[in-house]
Amino acid sequence: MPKKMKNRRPADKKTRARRLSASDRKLQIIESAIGLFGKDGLKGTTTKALADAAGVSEGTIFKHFPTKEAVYMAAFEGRTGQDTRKFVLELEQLADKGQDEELIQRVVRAILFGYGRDRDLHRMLLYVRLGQSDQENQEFNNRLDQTGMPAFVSRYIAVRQQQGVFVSGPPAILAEMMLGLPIQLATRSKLFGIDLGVDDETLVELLARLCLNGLRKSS
Amino acid sequence: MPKKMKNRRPADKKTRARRLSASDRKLQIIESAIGLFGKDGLKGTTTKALADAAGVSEGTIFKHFPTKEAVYMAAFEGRTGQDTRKFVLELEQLADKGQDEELIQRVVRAILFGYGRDRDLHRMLLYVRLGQSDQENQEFNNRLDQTGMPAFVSRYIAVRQQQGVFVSGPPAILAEMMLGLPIQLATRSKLFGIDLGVDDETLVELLARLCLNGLRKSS
DNA sequence: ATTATCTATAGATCTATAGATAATGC
DNA sequence: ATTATCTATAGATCTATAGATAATGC
Repeated sequence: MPKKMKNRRPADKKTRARRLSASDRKLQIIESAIGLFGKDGLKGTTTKALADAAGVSEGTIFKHFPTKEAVYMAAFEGRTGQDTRKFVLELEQLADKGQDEELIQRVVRAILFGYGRDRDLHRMLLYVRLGQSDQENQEFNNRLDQTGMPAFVSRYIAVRQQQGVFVSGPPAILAEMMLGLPIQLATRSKLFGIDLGVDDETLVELLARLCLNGLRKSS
Repeated sequence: MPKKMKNRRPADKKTRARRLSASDRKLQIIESAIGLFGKDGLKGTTTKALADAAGVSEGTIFKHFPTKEAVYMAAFEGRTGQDTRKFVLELEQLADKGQDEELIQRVVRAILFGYGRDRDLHRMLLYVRLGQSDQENQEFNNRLDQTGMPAFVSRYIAVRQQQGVFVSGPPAILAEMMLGLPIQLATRSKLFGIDLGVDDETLVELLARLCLNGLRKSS
């Protein structure tokens, strides 16, 4: 390990951060914090690192948040399940028209690309999952299930079952599976950086096909 | 947060740990460390906690390992992919007899129960994944793929494809999916403690059915 | 004059080491 | 006599606070 540099050049004199309104600064701190928490987790991220990433002093961090945990919480709360609402509406329409293939492909693609785009956030969510108690995870899950994707997919599967198109089984569990499969692949590929050896669009097609094949009654 | 107890009773006088051979002590430290690393990760686990869990002093920890990271590494190396070898041999036989259903159920069951049994270890592996660079994750994965489940499942799928039973597509990716689905459900249910609302055996059946259905050509 | 920022530092850990103490096996 | 353990502590962080300094808007 490299010893800490003792004779730091006085050259990099601390330039005072541009003055922002309290609420803007909070948002900016949170935004840059997600990158750090996503990379190293709560315990692995120091308040010094948070300060540097935000371009302010440690004192400023604590002016806006009482503790490091508060930054963590704010980062995690602030970015949980935002704009799924509109997306679900689009999916409803495809569902009505019975376009299973197209619908599933969209869901899968959204997951895969979402994990790629918001890598830091999703890595942080994994850290949050690992850091929470089982009880907290359960509650967190109930909150996510309330609205959003899992509920929609569950309803969709139930309808297709009644129409005799999909296999039987508890819709909620089948939805877990239909979402879980792309999530797992996205986690490995996008969050852990494991090269699966195929490009994203091919992966989407393969995932969608496997899901749909699995859900459809084999005639 | 509770203030640190100042007046600790002299009652709980440190009882000197039973003397073990160096190699036994190392193993015992590793074993108890997995629980801590699995719960709180590398950064969230202090050397004091490692010492307490092993029932020795901090000095003793450092007598056996040069750094905390060394304990982490040893814990993670020591328990990676051990007895899959025999299990794979059993599976080979089922594969030869063309018993797809039975084979997939066994694989799924092994994953689900394995995650339940070795919860700490698998939680720790998740922490390791998150803490590693993409490059390190790739190397780690290549090492795991060399032997063991992924390679076997990949071969098995390739054979069934040639026999015209399974859908087309890169066997390695299809294997990722067939293993990834149960892994994702096991992660949520066993590692995060999310209640999926079905018992394990039902879950195994549902997972196996979806996998097999997904892989088989729909006639 | 109010609000945001920085500087300096206290106090609490946390990792790691050195040297003392106790147990084991020859 | 050798090996394992413990005690005490140094030095390095790390979190959080108090008070000084600078920018903004009235």
